[in-house]
Amino acid sequence: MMTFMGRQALTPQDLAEEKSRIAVAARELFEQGGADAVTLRAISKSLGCSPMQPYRYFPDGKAEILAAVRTQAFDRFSEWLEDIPARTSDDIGLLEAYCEAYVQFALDDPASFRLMFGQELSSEASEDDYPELAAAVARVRAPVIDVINRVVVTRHADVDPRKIGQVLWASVHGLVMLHLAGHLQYGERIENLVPVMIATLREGLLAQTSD
Amino acid sequence: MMTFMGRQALTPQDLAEEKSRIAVAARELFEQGGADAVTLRAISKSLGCSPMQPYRYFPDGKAEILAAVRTQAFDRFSEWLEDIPARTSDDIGLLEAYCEAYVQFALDDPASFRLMFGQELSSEASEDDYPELAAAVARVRAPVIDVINRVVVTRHADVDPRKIGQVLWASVHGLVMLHLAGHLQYGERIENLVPVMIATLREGLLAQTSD
DNA sequence: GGAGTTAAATTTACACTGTAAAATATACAG
DNA sequence: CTGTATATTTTACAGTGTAAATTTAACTCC
Repeated sequence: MMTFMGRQALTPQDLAEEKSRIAVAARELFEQGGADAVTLRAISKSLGCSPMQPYRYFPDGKAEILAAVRTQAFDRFSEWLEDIPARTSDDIGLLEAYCEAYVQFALDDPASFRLMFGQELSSEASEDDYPELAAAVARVRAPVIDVINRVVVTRHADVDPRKIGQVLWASVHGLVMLHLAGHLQYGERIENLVPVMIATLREGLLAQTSD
Repeated sequence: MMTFMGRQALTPQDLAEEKSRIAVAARELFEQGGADAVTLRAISKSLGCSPMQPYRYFPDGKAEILAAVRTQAFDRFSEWLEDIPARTSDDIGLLEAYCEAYVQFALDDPASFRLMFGQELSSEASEDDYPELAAAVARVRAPVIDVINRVVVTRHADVDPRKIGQVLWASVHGLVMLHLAGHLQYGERIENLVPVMIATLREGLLAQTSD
């Protein structure tokens, strides 16, 4: 048996913890100073290390760091959505709760929403290159898909559940995006628009059911 | 009368034309190479001038150039929407035509759409700082607001036209944003989702009318 | 033709960025 | 201590936006 000499390599746990710490530091910089404030030198300063330290944990450099930051944001969003109590008695009500929770998350934590869906990070990486990010994205969709499928099935709706799911998702998503981009008109507040949107979508969905 | 000596200043026309030329060069760079490709040095290379030349026409530097690029994009979008024939006989049909045109523009010219609504340009300027940009944004909204108002009035709909207008706008907008961000699931194509969304919104709107 | 004057344009320089490469420090086994 | 493998830092470089200094160009008057 050959005995290896030299310094002991980092534990995968330590490595994961440090990666998380780096991502958290990057997120804090984004929250307080926007995309321009997220620099390798600023991150390293927050952590008290040299600017090249993060490369030890993220070989791909800044792109991989940003992917980790976005992954954490998607995970927070998933936890937020998964916290909604699944009242099986009222599917429509549950669906409405999801829509409201979607908006509420964007209002409570707009920075995370911008990390997920706003393309403000210049060297933003494709989620195809980072499986963990892709998984976090998929995780967000799961509960929404579930409830929509249930509604469509129980109501015998005459629509493709996949398609109607995307349509509902997109509608609420678009409202939040316009809000965050400051494109809502008349000084209209998003809180006042959500009920109108929900009512319209609900009636539109029910109008397409056959029972 | 004191006669002024020295070199003649640039005509406002020449100035405007050169500004436009700079913005067009910046747009082309964005189209072919994304946000990272839009640099002062690349722009100046396209125009065959020095990197500081654009500052003569855009004193605020890159932010002002990007504002001009975005203004041009909003103007293209306005022209696209204004090209829709206003069939006064069928308001609902006109509204649907607007929705389809909205999506079609994003499919025909995704770069312009990303310039308008995607926040990928790092040093992107607030439209509050650039009146021309704000005007271009307002111009886009006008025709949509018009037709929605007409529909709501003629149908005696029991909804605030301003609110329902935002809701419809946001829905279609969200669908396009998800499409451009690559967040549509199941490989679903946006062309197949638009009819479902339009049907849902139309039924939802009609269900809220009182006559 | 020059001067003189003013605007236009370029050149230079600087503080940033991400990061490749080289140098250094650290922790272990014998 | 010596040797070795890993961790970390230091240095260096190309590229960014742009402020400041410089140069070039265009115009009027003598």
